[in-house]
Amino acid sequence: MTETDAATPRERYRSQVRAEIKEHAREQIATAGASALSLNAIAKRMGLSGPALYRYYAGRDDLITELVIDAYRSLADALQAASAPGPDPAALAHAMRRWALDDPQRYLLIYGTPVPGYHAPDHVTLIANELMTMLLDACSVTPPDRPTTPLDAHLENHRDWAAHHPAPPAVLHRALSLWTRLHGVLSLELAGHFAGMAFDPALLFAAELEDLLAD
Amino acid sequence: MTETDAATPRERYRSQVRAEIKEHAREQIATAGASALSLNAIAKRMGLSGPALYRYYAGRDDLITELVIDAYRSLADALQAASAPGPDPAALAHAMRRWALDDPQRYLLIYGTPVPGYHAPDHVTLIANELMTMLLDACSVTPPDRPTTPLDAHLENHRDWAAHHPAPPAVLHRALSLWTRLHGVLSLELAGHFAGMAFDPALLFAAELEDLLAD
DNA sequence: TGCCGTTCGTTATAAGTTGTAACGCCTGCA
DNA sequence: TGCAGGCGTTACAACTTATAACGAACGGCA
Repeated sequence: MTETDAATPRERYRSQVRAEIKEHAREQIATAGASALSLNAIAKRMGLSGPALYRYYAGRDDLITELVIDAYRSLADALQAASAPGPDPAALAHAMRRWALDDPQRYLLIYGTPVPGYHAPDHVTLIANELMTMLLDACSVTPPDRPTTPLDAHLENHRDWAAHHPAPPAVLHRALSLWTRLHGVLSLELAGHFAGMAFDPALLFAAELEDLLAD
Repeated sequence: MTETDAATPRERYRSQVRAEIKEHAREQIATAGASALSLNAIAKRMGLSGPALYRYYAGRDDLITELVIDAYRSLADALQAASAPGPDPAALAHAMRRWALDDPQRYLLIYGTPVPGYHAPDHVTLIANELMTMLLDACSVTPPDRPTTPLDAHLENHRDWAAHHPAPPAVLHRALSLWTRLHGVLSLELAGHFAGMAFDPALLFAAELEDLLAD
């Protein structure tokens, strides 16, 4: 998935084992969450002893980091595919929602509670920028038609994160709202905080989206 | 804080030690997150040996559960205080934001990524209902004046979670939006996803709130 | 005042975890 | 065919949560 098939047999074998390790890690995370990831358990399931894994990953953090990068890459691909027919904020939002519900722990791996000490490597911020660009592209069609808000004025002077993008402040505003509303519904839903409430989160999601695009 | 001062000296001593354990746990969580909570470390800092703590808490989960309940209680109190002058959704929202920023890990303890296997005890759902009631009370003033949405219609038939509350569907809708928008901005902010973006999340938060109350 | 039981804190132990070190095999390259 | 490097192993260290068993201290009660 990430490693290209290499020239030498050794490297090919190595990347194959790395992929297999990640596969086991993914399914373990999907069922028990990232905090329950155990290198020992993965090793046992692969029929080899604990320390063997350290030939392939420097440690737990290294493995998780690569899973995070894979998750980002997968999300970026999904959103890219959704934007293929043309930029459309609603299509983008629904694609992201589908992607999250398809594997909740993978979503939480990216947007869930972070480990306080952990700092993301550059790869991650690069893909995050890519996601932001797609979001801005989608929000650039049908730009909002409403009076300037205080946030718009603020974003006029604090748009470093979109310096490369020609979108006007109102579009930046809309992109941020889309992102946070999406995440607001999604993360509470995935965390089970709607559990006993018996309403359909998809409709709340749709309502938030429609309200955003109605301006 | 939670235990009442008891009759016998033994019980008084016991509740005092329990409180001291929680105090250490709280500050440990505040700096390193809930996943890094170590009973051994707490014991050492209190000058006693590891297994001694098991006289006071059945285990790690038991301690965390009590911290979660305390956090809910603290949040409920903060929102109660904010609602004292009279129901006001904006005041409630800002109180919740202040409470979260005051101790991010405490907020994440409640609304962060949950452990897949874990199931909250009844106390928690009771306080959660209390929070929901305050939210509905606040949203009941200045009810939204807008045409009925599909979500409104859906909530008409799926309002078990607000069965005891007389609020109309549009108010339920607004309460849900307030909650999810609040959490959307807050959790991304606390997770550091706005890190390199250099805009002020407080203004985004204010804009989301104003948009919600403008209808 | 003295006794006696409950509770507390201890050490020892079990079963985990991550991660390092040292050793041998086996592969694949020259 | 030889040999160097990668690979997997066992052994070990330093952690963690959690239980068991023992001794001491404390408090209620006669």
